[in-house]
Formats: sequence, structure tokens, C-alpha cells
Amino acid sequence: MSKTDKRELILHAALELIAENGFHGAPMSTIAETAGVAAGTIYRYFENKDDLIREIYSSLEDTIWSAIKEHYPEGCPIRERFLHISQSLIGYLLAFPMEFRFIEQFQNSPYGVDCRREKFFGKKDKDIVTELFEEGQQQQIIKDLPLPILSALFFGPLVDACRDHILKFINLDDDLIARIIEANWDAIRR
Amino acid sequence: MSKTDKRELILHAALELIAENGFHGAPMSTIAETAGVAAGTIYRYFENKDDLIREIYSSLEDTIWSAIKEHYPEGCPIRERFLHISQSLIGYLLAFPMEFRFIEQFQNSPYGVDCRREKFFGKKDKDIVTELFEEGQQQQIIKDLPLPILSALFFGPLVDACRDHILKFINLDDDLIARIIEANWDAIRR
DNA sequence: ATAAATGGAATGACTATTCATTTCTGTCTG
DNA sequence: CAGACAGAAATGAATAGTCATTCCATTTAT
Repeated sequence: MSKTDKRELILHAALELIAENGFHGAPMSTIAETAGVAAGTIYRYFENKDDLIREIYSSLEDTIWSAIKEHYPEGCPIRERFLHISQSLIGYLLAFPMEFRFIEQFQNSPYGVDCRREKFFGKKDKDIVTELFEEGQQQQIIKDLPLPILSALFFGPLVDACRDHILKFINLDDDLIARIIEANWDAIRR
Repeated sequence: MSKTDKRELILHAALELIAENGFHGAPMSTIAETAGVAAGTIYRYFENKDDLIREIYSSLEDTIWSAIKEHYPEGCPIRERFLHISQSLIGYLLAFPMEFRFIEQFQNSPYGVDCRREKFFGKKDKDIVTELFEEGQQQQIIKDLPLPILSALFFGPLVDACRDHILKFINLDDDLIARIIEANWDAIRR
């Protein structure tokens, strides 16, 4: 087993345990056991638990952002770009529920307090959405509300709906997804 | 000092510490110290930490529902009732930021998931919001979406906006509040 | 053989909860 | 009315458990 494999096993075990049980249901001993590795071994790959957790989060953030950026219809009409972002975000969250749960755990913990408002977007990521909103406002397509409010109207319900789906409170099929995105559009469009 | 006073001191200390530092920044020893009480004393009033936390949450929930139900325009048009609920909820959250932060901590923890699950699967009598949505759908005023989705569209952005205000990212004045509620109405109305 | 990697018991810090003891409070008695 | 007394309330040191992290003997790879 290569060095990289073992590192991946640890990352995966930690992601899975934290997603399912929260940070406090994922002691290092259990992460080690799940990864098929001894407790001490984790510390050859990660400085400490914080480091391990941040490593997972930052790689997830990159992945999600690439997923959204892929085939992004740069230069196309506002609505088309809005649809693309909505669909690829939902697509990712539903395809990777464990990753989604992890991100939520992270955001709602001391680790994530600083970037709470930006949800899945760091500085560079925010630009594309900010850009979309500002351009939409200039074209009188999108309501003239502060950007954080537009973000709340846009992302809040999408994320909530995905969580409800993953927790089996509802079943999100393609039709329902389309109607949610439409309702979201109604909220932000003029 | 009366028995009730001491119980209140403990509840208040726990609310404050948990709101500010999260559940894990609020050990029983610190709660006791903040309340000006010995650690063991807490256990004369609460079975354990879980019990204490749930007690705080459920009393907050009661308070919020009473605040919303006060002057509720029962029997008036859907939109009027929608406006009342939105306004009184925002009013409460902004007036009691510490309580708001506690509720957020609670909701985004294993406690909150259990609580939502109970509410979703075990609820018999409909709450005021469910009633509003169902009646609105019958009258073809509100979109025909599952109730959890309508809730997400309704509450998600309101709560996010209040958080942004409390964290000083935006300033919610009466005009902005009115426009947010309007955008929310656009999301759920047909 | 040598160095790197690994295992897992040991360590020390921290926590919720308990319980033997003390303090308080109001009642009864002579 | 003083003082004894019972039971409730409060205390906080002790307990039992958990967890992240370290250490070094052993194994594995080169």
C-alpha cells in the first residue's frame, strides 16, 4: 500500500465519520479504526485533527467550485447562467451527500464561523455570483437588493431542499428541482 | 434567593454561553460559575446537560410562537397573515440576538435534526404556517410545492438576513425588511 | 543494514456527573 | 423566646470516562 493510499484512506474515513456523526462522533481512534490504520499513523500525515479537518474542507470547496465552473455559460444571458449555477450546485450536493453533510457540519462549527455567509464560496468563488447579480441588476432583470440578501434568497432554499432530501423528508426528483429553481428565480428577478 | 431564581440563573448562563461559544465552549463547570452556583447544584434543577439544553430550546420555541400568534389576523386573507408572520418573526430575532444565536446552534446540531425529524414525522395538529400554506394552495394563491420546500423558501432567507444583520454584514431597516418579505412572497406565490 | 513507516499502549488534559458533607430554613418544644 | 432539630438545598472535591496526542518498540521497505 502506497503512502498516498493510506493518506486517502484516512481522509475518506474522517469525511465519512464526521458527515454521519459530527465532529464529536468522530474521535481519532475511530477514524483510525475505520481507515484500517493505527491512531498514531494519522499523525504522520496530518499535524493534528484540525489540520485533517481543514484539509478535507478545503479540497471539497475546490471540487465544488470546479463542478460549478465546468461548462459555465460565460457571457450568456443572466437567466441561463442562473440556471447553470443552480443545477450544478444541486447536482453536486445530491450526488455527494456525504460531502454535503460534512460541509454543513464544518460551516456550523467554530471552524466555519468566518466563512459562514459565503456558504460554499471563497473569495474567488464569490466573484462569479456577485458578477451575475450585479450584471442582472444593471440590466434591470434582478431586484435591487443588497448582495447578501440576494445570496440568501438564492442559496438558502436550495441548500435546505437538498438537506431535506438527504434526510429523507422529501424526495427531490428532476421535476421538483426545476420548480424549486423557478421559485428561486421568482424571488430574485424583478 | 428563591428556588426559581436559581433555576433561571442557570438557564440564562447556559443560554448565554452556548449562544456565544457553542455547546462545546460551555462546559457545565463554566455554566455553574457564570450562574454563580456550584456544579452539583445544576443537577438539582436539570437531569443532565441534554435536559438543560432542551429545556432552553423548548421555552424559546414557545416564546417565539406566542410572539407570532399575538395579534395574528386569524381569518384574514393569506397575504395579510403571511406578512404578519414574517414581520413578527423578524422582529423577535432582531430584538433577541442571543436567543437567535442559541436557536441556530441548536438547529445545526444533532439535537436539531432529531427535533426536525420528530416534527416532520410525528406532527398531528398543524401549526399556523402549515395551515397558511395549505389554505393558500387551495385558493390557488400559493405555489403547489411540498410544504418543506415552501418552508425553506419562506424561512431560509428571513433567517439568513437576520444573521447577516446581527453579524453586521448588512443593516436591516424597515424598508429593506419590507423588500425582503416582498421577494419572499414572490418566491412562494403563484 | 539502515532508515522510514507503523502500531498501539501510555499520557495528560478535560468533562459530565455523583455524593458525602455542609449550610440554610422553618418548625416544634419546653 | 431560645434552642434543638429535621429536611431541603447547595457545595465542590472525587469519580469515571473520553479524547487528542505522544512515544518508542517493532515491522517494513530500500
